[in-house]
Amino acid sequence: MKLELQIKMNPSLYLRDPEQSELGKNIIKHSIQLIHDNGFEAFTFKKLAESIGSTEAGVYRYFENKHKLLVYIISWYWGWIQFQLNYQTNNISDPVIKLKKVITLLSKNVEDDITTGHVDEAQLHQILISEGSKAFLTNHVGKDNNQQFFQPYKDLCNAVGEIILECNPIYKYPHSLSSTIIEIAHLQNFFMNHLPSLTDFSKSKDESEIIKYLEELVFNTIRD
Amino acid sequence: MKLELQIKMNPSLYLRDPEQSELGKNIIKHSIQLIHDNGFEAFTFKKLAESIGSTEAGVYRYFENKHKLLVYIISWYWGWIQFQLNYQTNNISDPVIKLKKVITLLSKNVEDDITTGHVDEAQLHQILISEGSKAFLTNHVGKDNNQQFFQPYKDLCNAVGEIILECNPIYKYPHSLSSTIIEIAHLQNFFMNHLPSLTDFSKSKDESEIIKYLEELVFNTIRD
DNA sequence: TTTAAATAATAGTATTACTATCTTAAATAA
DNA sequence: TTATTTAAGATAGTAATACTATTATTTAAA
Repeated sequence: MKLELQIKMNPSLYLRDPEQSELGKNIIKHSIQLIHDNGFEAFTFKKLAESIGSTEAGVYRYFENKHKLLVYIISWYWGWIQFQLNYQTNNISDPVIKLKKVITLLSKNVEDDITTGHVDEAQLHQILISEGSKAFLTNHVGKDNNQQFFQPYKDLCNAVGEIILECNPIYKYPHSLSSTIIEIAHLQNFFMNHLPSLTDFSKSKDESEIIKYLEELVFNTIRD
Repeated sequence: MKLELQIKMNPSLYLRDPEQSELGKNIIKHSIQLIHDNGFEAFTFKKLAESIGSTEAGVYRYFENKHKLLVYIISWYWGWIQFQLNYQTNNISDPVIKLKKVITLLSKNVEDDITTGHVDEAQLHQILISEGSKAFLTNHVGKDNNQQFFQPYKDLCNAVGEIILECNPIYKYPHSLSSTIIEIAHLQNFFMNHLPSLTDFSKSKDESEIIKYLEELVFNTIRD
């Protein structure tokens, strides 16, 4: 029997569930490819349709607009990361080791997960680094938030916050530190590769340097 | 005599220097207003021209496209912050106090500086929070960087890095910590106001909470 | 006073972000 | 088996966006 990982998605993000048809799966697969290759600004439903061999109208039957499609794939990614987190920290009792696993999971370049046929997690990780914050940096962030578009991100943030509190039950900023870890893991990766003088990892260009930096930052701030 | 603060800008950012004419100054002034009010995505040169009482073609004589205009006003902001930083830390010898000033300067809501007639720094600060990272999160970041578009940001990052090293000469990540302080000051402010569950400041919605969080983070990580 | 430069006014184009409609193909239910 | 719904493909069309180009008019410098 073949096991397939299914991430439960917020139905408000789509018009028709892309998991339920070949065209839908192709929309996800080729969106990830195109956004990864050319960036979100250059991404259009017309190019996507051409890449699939379908039509623009076909894509619009699944997603209202490209922003919701972006939020969809990003939500999917956070759902997948949450699953990885639960899986990797299962049966670990030491919260410090757990938190280190979190930092590594968020910072290290991801490998493609073969249990998810139409999603390339490695590309998705790169998309999160370059485009992730565009999901919420809009003037309709409030409306989107009311529709729970950012729930998977918040859930992850809460889960990491719990681990931080296990390390230090009286630490005052578990949620802020969570969102800081997530965002800085991505930002420092982006800077390392594109604006290296904003980091101290320019020589090695190695994510393990980001992990060391973040571990020092996090454990020094929560230890006292 | 009236003192006017002039920030030196990279000429590759514009076609005609907006500081040198009324129309140019109006372009800057109304751009800041419009981007602040409706966000960068909704901002167009046509709307800008209407708001000024000029024409689209008129705006295009100053800026090649709206991305360069965004980078221009963001660069201007970093130049202005750099000036504030030099001014405020002048004659202070204790690097810890200096670094605290930096954190406060980056985190606190800014007041309009009357020495800069056509620029509203308070609005510009809000733009930096919501749109700042869009300046570099593009697929042409490399080209932009080659043209020194991000020099003011890098200069600031270096200056803050110097202060960090004054606090602790053997700290290994002064640039990364600098860019972290800058970005997290903005991100936590955005989250506090729009996605409060990603922070621990939801009740007060007060920037001084962000300052406390950042100070704890920074001084704990550099002290040992 | 002449000349050059900046601006205003207008027009036009390719692309984007959609909406609408019609036909065909496939799946399902009676 | 036939009828019926449903998804997908094909095509057309629109308003807005992101520009470029041209000409006329005003303003300022030589």
